[in-house]
Amino acid sequence: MNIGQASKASGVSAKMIRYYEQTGLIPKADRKDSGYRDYSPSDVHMLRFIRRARDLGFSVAEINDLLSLWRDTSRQSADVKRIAQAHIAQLQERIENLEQMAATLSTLVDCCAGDDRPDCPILADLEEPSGEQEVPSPATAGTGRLRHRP
Amino acid sequence: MNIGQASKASGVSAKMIRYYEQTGLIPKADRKDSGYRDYSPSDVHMLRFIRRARDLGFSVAEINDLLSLWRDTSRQSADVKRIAQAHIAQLQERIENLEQMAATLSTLVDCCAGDDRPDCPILADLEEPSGEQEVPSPATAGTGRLRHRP
DNA sequence: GCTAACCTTTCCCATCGTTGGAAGGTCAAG
DNA sequence: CTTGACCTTCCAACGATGGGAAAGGTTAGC
Repeated sequence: MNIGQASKASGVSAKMIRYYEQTGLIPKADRKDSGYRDYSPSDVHMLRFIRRARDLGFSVAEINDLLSLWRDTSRQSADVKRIAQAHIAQLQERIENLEQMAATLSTLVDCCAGDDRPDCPILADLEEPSGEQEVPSPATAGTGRLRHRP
Repeated sequence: MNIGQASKASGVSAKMIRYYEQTGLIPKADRKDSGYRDYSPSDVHMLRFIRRARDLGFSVAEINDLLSLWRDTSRQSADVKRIAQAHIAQLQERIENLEQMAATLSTLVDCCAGDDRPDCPILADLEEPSGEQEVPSPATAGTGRLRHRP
């Protein structure tokens, strides 16, 4: 099975499959005489595992942990549960940060007349934060300051 | 005022101040004879504006828009309101994605005994997604697939 | 067998916001 | 004058992904 077919079958782009191999997340694929990478159905299986975990928001590092457990037939259910729970906590922390941001912005928007007047309460608040409805701490604020993808 | 003092006063790291200048988000700073950048209180004011907007989750591109409006004394309150509202919508979309992820994971965790048995429902679900409690679409899933900072 | 269309390979570059370091110049206190 | 804290520029890295070039492999139709 060529990389393109494995890609379609797994939902992971060919680029990313090579990247995952390069960074050691997945083992080096077999090669055909032509030099083409050759994938088995079980490779595709693993790729779909990765894809699904990415969709659930796991980082590649976390997926590495999950894959070790997945491959380890003597793994303990408790280990997986622990990883998943930690991830849920992470997700909820991020959700709270985002909700805090949205709440602050909503407050500002509600105060904003939205008319033609040049004095806008939103800008005023950005200049001088009012009710110290401040986003958490500078440290944890970084966690909430997410990348925006255009 | 040196860059270090401006940094402390604004909460923006010196590195980032230089970066913002380099990318044109803020104008080039005045220089002292020594070549050191020289900041005025109003520069610090602008930096704090930026810092606060970052904390509220605005991207640098969005901050650019806000800064233009901020500097433009004939700006319309409505413009700012529109940007803020769009941003709130963005935040809420991301929150929903994260909540969907957390819900799926919670379901899995609840099904997981967490004992020593090696058959873990979480891993099983990652292998073969069950109830199609699938995270949105591949396209929008990208929006939810956020960067993790270690 | 030839050609066109498509696939794969490796390699490099870009993104976004941020941090780190190296090599060297400046400043203020001792 | 020396020392240490600061500043300068430049270069690289992170994580996950996409884009593209140049070169070679595979396959279908003629």
